[in-house]
Amino acid sequence: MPATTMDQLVALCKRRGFIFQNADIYGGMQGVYDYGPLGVELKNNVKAAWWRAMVYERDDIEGLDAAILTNRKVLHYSGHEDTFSDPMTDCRKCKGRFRADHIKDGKCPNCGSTDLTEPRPFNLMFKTTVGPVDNAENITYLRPETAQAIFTQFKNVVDSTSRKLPFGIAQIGKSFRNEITPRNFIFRVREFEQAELEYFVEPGDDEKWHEYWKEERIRWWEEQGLPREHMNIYTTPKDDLAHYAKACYDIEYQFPHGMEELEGIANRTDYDLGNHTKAQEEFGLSAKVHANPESTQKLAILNDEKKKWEVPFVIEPSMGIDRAVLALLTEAYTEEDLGGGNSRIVLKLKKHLAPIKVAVIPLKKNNEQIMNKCHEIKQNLLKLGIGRVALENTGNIGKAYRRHDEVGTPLCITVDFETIEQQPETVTIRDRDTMAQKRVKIADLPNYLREYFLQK
RNA sequence: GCGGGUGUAGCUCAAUGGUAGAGCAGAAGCCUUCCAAGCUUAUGACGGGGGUUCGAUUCCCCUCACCCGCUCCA
Repeated sequence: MPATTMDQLVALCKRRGFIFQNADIYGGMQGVYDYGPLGVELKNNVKAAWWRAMVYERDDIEGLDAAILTNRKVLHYSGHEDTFSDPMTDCRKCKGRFRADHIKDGKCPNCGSTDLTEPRPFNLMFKTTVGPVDNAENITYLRPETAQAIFTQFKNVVDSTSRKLPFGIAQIGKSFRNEITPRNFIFRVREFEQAELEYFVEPGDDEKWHEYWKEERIRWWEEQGLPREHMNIYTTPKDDLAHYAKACYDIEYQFPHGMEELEGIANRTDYDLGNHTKAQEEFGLSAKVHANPESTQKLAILNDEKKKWEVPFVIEPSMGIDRAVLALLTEAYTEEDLGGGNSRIVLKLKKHLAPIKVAVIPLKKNNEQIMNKCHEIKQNLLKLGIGRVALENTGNIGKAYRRHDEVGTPLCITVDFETIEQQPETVTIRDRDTMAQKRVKIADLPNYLREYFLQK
């Protein structure tokens, strides 16, 4: 039973140090959140899982980590300067605000009134100036998506890695959008992190690869713990597509606030490379592009069979890391009735995502021998490289278990009097989901844990 | 940005035109035995600013943030 309200998640995230409101002590900052001690672990684990699936476990994808700041021309020729400043119109009667291109026949889509303001521009990109002189010459933007650097570095990656089609470039990083209304905790925020793959294919093969990546990405989400029945695949209607896309699937998830997008898988055609390449007229581009007299490079690949330079098509699976974190928390959040008026909250995260992998717990914290043994075990477990190992010293075993249930720690190792009084030395290992315990020799712990965390 | 709502310790809730009280959590300590036990101690809040008033957490205005709807889409 996943979390049913956003409030439950917000409360847990604050209480246990996953996610905080940014600038909390000054009243906050709308649509900006900070990841706390456990949040950063969870988020890093999500990113690592994506990177592993995209870059390490395939042989057709390279990684990239590009800058957030870039030459303004990138966002000019990408089309963002034009399309990310939506003209908006207000209805004076019902006070609604609508995109000007959504107004039909000069009537308010909400109340039908014709008493509308003139369209006014709303820039969705964060503008800034580069260099100490603050003038119009120096304007650029924080990137609204990570994708553009993949296109502008396309030739450098191809030249340095000898890639042939099909192949992809993967990137994880921050993007920024001046959302009109940030809302729903970390679902829609102004500073967010994306994991984007741009997968370059032969023109004509694009639809086949679009289907491939849809299936591949659904499978990945299932591996992270989202059941298929809590997801929905939404096919964007043609008139609702982003400016760059020919077709788009959304992988949606049943969030507490509704079925909403987790990841978009777009067929961006040859639009982006076509816009950024020089000598556009040589390639017979399929997308409508802006004339580009400024680019210095041909962003194309030689097709050996056809003896022809081609601009590849692009399939783009693009997910929001923050949304992934929210979905995984939603899905993992479980309240269990233990009977006798007792209940517990458990985060049933997959073990590779859990912020803390193992908690080492003393049965009594006022016993020096037990505490020393706990420290020793923790130091030894750290050497395994399985992730974060916590030493819990509340001195109350029940509280310690509940605390680690709430943050999703898969295993708790407890040092008790038997540990220090009997040979060979043993500890108990308690499973988060079943609460079952077993006794294991301390000497066997490394192998036991290594094996446990290797399994999916 | 518009309309509606909310804002008192980390959480849940209380009281009051005379500057706030509790439970739980957290911290320190006592306790030899496994799922939020008990006892002791210390700590902790009226979102922010302005006004009215002798005095504001309480009344008024502004602002900030969050929630619901419109809109946005990773």
